[in-house]
Parts: sequence; C-alpha cells; structure tokens
Amino acid sequence: MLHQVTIKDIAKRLRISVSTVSRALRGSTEINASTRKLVMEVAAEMKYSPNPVALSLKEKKTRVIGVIVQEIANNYCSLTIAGIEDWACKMGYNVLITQSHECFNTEVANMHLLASRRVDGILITISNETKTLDHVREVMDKGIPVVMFDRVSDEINTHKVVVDDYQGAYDATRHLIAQGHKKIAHLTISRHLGITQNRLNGYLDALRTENIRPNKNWILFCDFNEIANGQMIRKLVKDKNRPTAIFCSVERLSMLCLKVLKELNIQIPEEIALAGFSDNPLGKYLNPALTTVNQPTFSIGQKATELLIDLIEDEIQPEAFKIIQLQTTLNIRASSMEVEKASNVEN
Amino acid sequence: MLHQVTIKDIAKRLRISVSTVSRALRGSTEINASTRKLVMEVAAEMKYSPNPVALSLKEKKTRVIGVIVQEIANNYCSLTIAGIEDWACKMGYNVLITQSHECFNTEVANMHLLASRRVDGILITISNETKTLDHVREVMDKGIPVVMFDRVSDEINTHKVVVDDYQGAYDATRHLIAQGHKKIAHLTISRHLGITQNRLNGYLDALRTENIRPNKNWILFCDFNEIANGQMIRKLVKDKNRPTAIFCSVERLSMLCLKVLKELNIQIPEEIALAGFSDNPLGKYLNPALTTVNQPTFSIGQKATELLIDLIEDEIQPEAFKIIQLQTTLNIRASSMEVEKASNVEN
DNA sequence: CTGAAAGCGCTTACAG
DNA sequence: CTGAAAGCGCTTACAG
Repeated sequence: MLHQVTIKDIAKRLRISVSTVSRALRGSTEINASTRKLVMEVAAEMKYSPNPVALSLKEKKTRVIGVIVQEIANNYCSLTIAGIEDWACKMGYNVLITQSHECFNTEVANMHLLASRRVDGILITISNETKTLDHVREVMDKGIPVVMFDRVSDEINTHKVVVDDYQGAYDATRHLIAQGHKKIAHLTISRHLGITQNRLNGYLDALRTENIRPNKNWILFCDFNEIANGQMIRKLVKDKNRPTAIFCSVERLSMLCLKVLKELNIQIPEEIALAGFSDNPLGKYLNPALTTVNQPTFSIGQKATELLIDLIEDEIQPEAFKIIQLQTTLNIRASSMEVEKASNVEN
Repeated sequence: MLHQVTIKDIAKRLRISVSTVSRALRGSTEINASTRKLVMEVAAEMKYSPNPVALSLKEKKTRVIGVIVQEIANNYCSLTIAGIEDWACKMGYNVLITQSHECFNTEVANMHLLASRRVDGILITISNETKTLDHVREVMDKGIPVVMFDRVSDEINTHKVVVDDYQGAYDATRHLIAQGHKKIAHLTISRHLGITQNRLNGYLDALRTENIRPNKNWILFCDFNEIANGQMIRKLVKDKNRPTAIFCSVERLSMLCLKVLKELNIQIPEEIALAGFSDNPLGKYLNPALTTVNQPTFSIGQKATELLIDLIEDEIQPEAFKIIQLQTTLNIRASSMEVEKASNVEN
C-alpha cells in the first residue's frame, strides 16, 4: 500500500506539532482559530482521513459489530442482515458477518473469532445444533455485549428480539381450521429450539380452541437430511388416515412439502392444504401461491442492532433486559384456500 | 469492556520482557525452548489472544476485504457474498459489506468509507447508475487493489470476474426459437451497463442465426420504477402485434412479467412464453415453473476474492489482468415449453 | 494557545 | 538467548 497521509505529514508541512494538528482536527476549543483553519485546509488538500486502526487501539473500541447467522444466502438471514446494516451504518458502525452453517462448532469458533477481532458487540441467532450456551456467556464475561435475535435462548440474560412465533403459528392454524380442516399436520425443526416450542404451542392451542385432539404422528420434527425429511413427508401423506392440511414451521420444509406433494400428484389445496412461515417475496408466484406467516425480518435486524448499540454505548447497564416481540402477518393465498374461493386469488 | 489480556500481562506474570513473550508466541527460533513452552502455557491459561488492531497498526494491513454490492437482500448478491465469505474465511480475511442500493452517490461514499477503514482490498459490482469510474481509480491510486465482478467496467484495468452473459442470453433465445417462437421480446435494464449490452448482443445474435429481424419496439430498457415498467410491459403484451415470448435479463423483470401476464390473464407459455436470468432456488416452484439462465454466483464470489487476495499478497503486480468468464446454465421449465411437452415437467 | 511525552498492544532491529 | 528502545497513528494529561 502506498503512503496514506497521517497527522504527522500535516504537522511537518505546517511546521507545528502533531498534538496541535490532532486538536485542530478534533475541533478542540483551546486551539487558535487561524491555526485550526490552516490545519483543516491542508488536511482537506492532502485528502487526510484519520486512521481508525490507531483510534481503535487507543480507545479500545473498533466500531465494528459482529454477527453470527446460519447462512447468508438464506433469504431470511439476508433480509435480517440488511436491517442490521441499515441501523449500524446510520450509527457509524461496520458489520462483520459470520455464518454457523447450522453447525455448533462453527458457531463457537465464530464467537471466538469475533471476540479476537475485538468487535464492540455481537448479534447472534443460534444454530440448529446449539444446546449449550457457554460460548455466549464466555464473550459476555469478557465484557462484550451480546444481543440475541430470532433463535434465542432462555439461558442467556440479555436483550432479545424475536417474532411472536406463538401467535404466528396460532393464526395460521386457526386459518386452516376456518377453511374446514380438522386434520392438520405440523412440520417443524429441532425440538429443543425455542422457536420450535413456541410455534408448536401456537399450533396446539389453536387446535384446542376447536377441541381438535392433536395427533402425535402428525407432528414431525425434521433435521437437515432432505432425503429423510422427504421420506417422512411421503409416509405422512400416503397414509390412509392422512391429514388434509400441513402447517410448516420454516420455508425450507414448505418447499419440500410442495415438491413431495407434486411428485405424488396430490392437489394443493384440494387434497392437502399448505401453509408455512416464509418471507420469500416469490411466495406469491409459487404454484400454487403459498399461504405464509411473514416475519418483519428487516425490523428484527434493525431493532437488535439498536439494542446492541445501546448496550455498547451506555455507561450504565440496564437493570432489566428487554425481550422485544415483533408481530407476524398472515398472507392467505391459494395453497390453503377453499377451492371456490381460490379462483379470485390475490396476485 | 473489561481488560483483555495482553502480552504485557504474560510478561509480568513470568517476570520476563514483552519482547521475549512476543517472540515466544510467534515461534521465533532464537528463543529457549523451555521459555517458549512456559510462555505458551501461561498464554493458554490466561486465554490470551493477540489484538489484531495492534497488529494492523504495525503491519498496515487489516486483513479485511471491503465489498460493495447493490443490495444484500437481493438473492443474487447474497449468494455471491456467501462465496466471498467462503474464500475470505479460508484465507484468514474478514469481510466488510456495504450496499449501494443502486445509487451512484452511495457507491462513491462506500468507496471512501472502505478506504478510510483501511481495508486491504475492495470487491465491487457497480450500481445501475454508475457511469463514471473516478471513485474506483481513486482508491486504486491509493494502492488499494480492486477486483470487479458481475457488473464490471471496461474503463478500469484490473482483474474481473463475470459470467458469459452473451452466451447465456444466446442460449435462452435459441431455446425460445427452438420452441417455435419468432416474435421474441427482450426486457432489460440500463442501456449503458456492460451486462445489458452483452445480454442484448446474445439475444440479437441468436435471432440473427435464424434470420429473424429484431423489432425495436420489443427491446425494452427498464429502470427501477416498477409502475412505469409494468405499464411498458402491459403496452407490449396488449399490442395487436405482440410477441409470443419474452426473455428477461434480470429476475426482477421476470417476476414483474409474471405478475402482469397473470393480471391480464394471459396464459404462460400458451400465449406468451417466458424465460429469464435468475438464480432463485424457488424458480422451479413458480407458477408456472420458470425457465432460467442460472449464474454460478457462489463461484463468482469465490473467484473474485481469490484474485483480490492474490493482488493484496503478491509482491509483484501481474503484468496483465485477468478477465474470468464463468459459464451459465440454462434450466428449461414449464414457462417456455411447448404445451404438449410441458405435461411431463421436471420438478 | 502550543508542544513534549506517554501510552494503546504489538513487533523487530539493535545491543549485549 | 534476552531485553530496552523505537515505532505503527493517534489522543490527551501535563507543562509552559
């Protein structure tokens, strides 16, 4: 790299000390106005820009926020990241993104990486595999604030930003019931994740309101083995006593359902209706258009970042941590509508 | 932030000098093996991790790569970013992502931000609005290497990674012709972008092979005003002499076409066939499943990062810069298939 | 109002 | 083999 201009260069040029240059640049009041003007002019002329690395070393602040998500290329994640970037940028912070790829060990390694990079704070949504939270406690003990979003954990005492998973699942299930369904299956992910429990409870409570007894065989906990998942779904829908509707807790499973049902030539929604959590803007163009519970992903990112920067910059720590719960919205589309209604579908 | 342990702490604990600690940690050969062992043990015990900020200041290297994309939440961008992260991570670099939001001024500001953050190199795909490249030249003149990907510019002499836009457009258009179409429209973006020109040329040359005269009214240059774009499309397809197929140069326009055609109750592909560049994994689930030209986005990110790190780390600059051209693949689906064929469609 | 000095955490040429 | 010193770019308490 060629030489970047430093305050030393400005000082030399003006034959004054670096202290004076520094003070002039920072707008210190104890500097002679004319000196200040001179320094500013020369700085502009030489295209001086302060070296943040030097500042970081001095201040022990990097103005960098570390983020751990599952997968950048995942639509949900990238929308959240956009929200994070948005708020961070406004507040003069930069963002360092890492991915766990849903692997616990990678998540732990990322935590250490971010801490060693001396980020000012960390935003995390935990992996599917994560069951212990020592790695999170460890960085918090080092004094690095952490805010959890989306997939959070009760074991960690800090600010959290989630969507109202319970309500979202409840609304979707109530909708399926309103369409006449009583035999509703639920496809979900790791049993031990908070969002799994909350969405499951929303589903169960919705059934309960209509005195529908849940069928254990219709609640499927899936993992990341798409082939095995596909077989579970195939078994579910080929059974004599099969459900007439399926509610999926994540987009990935909705898509897999769509695929399997098409392969088996099962009509949606005539034979089996479909609804699921998803934020993909293409959802409405699917075949059939998919009924989705949408999450305010961009806002989640923004809000989590706002809370984190508060923790970073506030002298006094809050006596109580906040749990922000954002509302989901239900988008009813062809995949779950009674057939006669489906003809005048939204686009 | 609480106190993070430094080499000074280790030195104090062992009553030796920081120089010795530093050398032991770095595995210098001129250190007594037993001293070295001791230092390593204490460092591990105290959970020492070197402060990269101090190193950056000394080495004038941050091991951070800056990236400028249009929009993180855009599927194409996030896939590329995943590839960038992948390679950077392997090489021990971190990535700082910024977004131009397709705005020239923001792109320039991001360029300055990244330079002032002292990134070791920059990866950029230019905005829709970008017509002058002085901001790119400026950072390169400061000694910060730049690699361009996707939307590149002839005016800048550096490594570039692109897909074979010409061939991708050519293949898609040839396919439409093979399906019996002669009246093929082309929807594209800013006229002055390289990718626009290349895709347009691929389209035109494909028509030429069959002696089909291009119709100027069927080549639409769109911008970001979705309403105006929608009206252009509506006008196109409501015309008496309308095309029987539309080839879109970007996903956004394919989706808009889909929307407009559905609104007008025009059957796809029976009345108008559709094909377009897109990498959305949901493409095959669309209604109808969309014929797409797919780009190897992940590889683009990886390759661009590889070339950038070469520029950063190699002592001698290459005498000639490379232009890497990656191949697209055509995925033929229901939106462009002759109806009788469409019945046994892939899923 | 201005300057010399110390210090942030680390490395390394120079002495010994 | 080990240590004291200088330096990366900057800020700021201390003197004057």
